[in-house]
Amino acid sequence: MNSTSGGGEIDRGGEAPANEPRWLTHDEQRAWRAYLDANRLLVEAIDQELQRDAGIPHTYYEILVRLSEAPGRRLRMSELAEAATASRSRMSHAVARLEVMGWVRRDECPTDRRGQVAALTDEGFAALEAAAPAHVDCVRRSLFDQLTPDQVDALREISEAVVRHL
Amino acid sequence: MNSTSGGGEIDRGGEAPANEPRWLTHDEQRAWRAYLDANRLLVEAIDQELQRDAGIPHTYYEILVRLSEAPGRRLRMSELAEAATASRSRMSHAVARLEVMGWVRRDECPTDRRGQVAALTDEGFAALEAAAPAHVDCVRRSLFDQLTPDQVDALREISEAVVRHL
DNA sequence: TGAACCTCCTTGAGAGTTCAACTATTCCGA
DNA sequence: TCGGAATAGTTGAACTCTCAAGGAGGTTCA
Repeated sequence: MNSTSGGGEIDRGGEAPANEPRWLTHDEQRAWRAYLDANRLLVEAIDQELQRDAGIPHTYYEILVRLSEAPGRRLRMSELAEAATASRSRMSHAVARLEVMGWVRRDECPTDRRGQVAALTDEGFAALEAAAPAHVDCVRRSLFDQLTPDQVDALREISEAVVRHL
Repeated sequence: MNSTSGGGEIDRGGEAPANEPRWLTHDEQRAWRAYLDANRLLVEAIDQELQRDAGIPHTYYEILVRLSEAPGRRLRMSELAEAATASRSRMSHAVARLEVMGWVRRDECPTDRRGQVAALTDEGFAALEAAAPAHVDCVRRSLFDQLTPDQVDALREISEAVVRHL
């Protein structure tokens, strides 16, 4: 048994093919599997909490946060997409839904007639304010309460290394 | 601007409500946002590679790996779900699709007539073998090549702490 | 001016996940 | 052994994401 869930080799019963790719080491496999599990559980916990308390997935919550931080609480669709690390298509669908909820409004862009400006409504801001405490609490309990300050730093450095490369 | 994309507070302009929740510290916010971005990019890269090369998402790849590791390359649906950190519903849908592809077979369980046993077919095993090298390479390039051995250990410890709690 | 090209955003289809039933079977206590 | 509760797994609907396609508006350059 030396297959890795996603990162590792398959059990070939001792056979060693020519031109063997660089399989993961034992330590890397352990890290990879732990990471996959942690990630799944973390995302699941956070999504569930937000879905229950605010009726939106975490990705939508992030959109509201980015808008709340922008000057005038408004952002071009493409800028919003970039700020949230999302595709334009995803942003279109997401904003369409948030618009139906009354949390975001779509205005024409005054300087570029192709453009649209997404604006956080007062209702949207209120919803964000209402959802934030429970959400932060969930993030804290699920993640940061389990880590030492050094581990928080390490997590950031590891993440930044990955972002830098991709 | 001190909102956190999912972990942080909202800009209230200096107002300090009673019973303030434990917001994230500056360092925690940085770590959280970096983690979210890294995670999104990583999952996206890995899913794209597998979708292109094997025609399945990473979650399905993991199912094949778990089956390949099981004795006789077969596992009860519920055991498979647990091994892959997935819900039973998800496993039902996923195995249904893998069955259509001819990579997994579903047999009756001899000891429990409610049960089903998912078995990796020879075609499924071959597909896994074919997909593994490029996949491992993608994981390696996206993640482990960017990390020091100490960071790999740290990632595992952080992940295990999260899993332990959730 | 006009043609080619690029950018902004949307749309619809297809796929995977979740959630809430629902069926069938097994377990367990009176 | 009977009946209620728990367990195994499936199903369909709703939702989100991706991907490919497309419309509309800008930009460039001859």
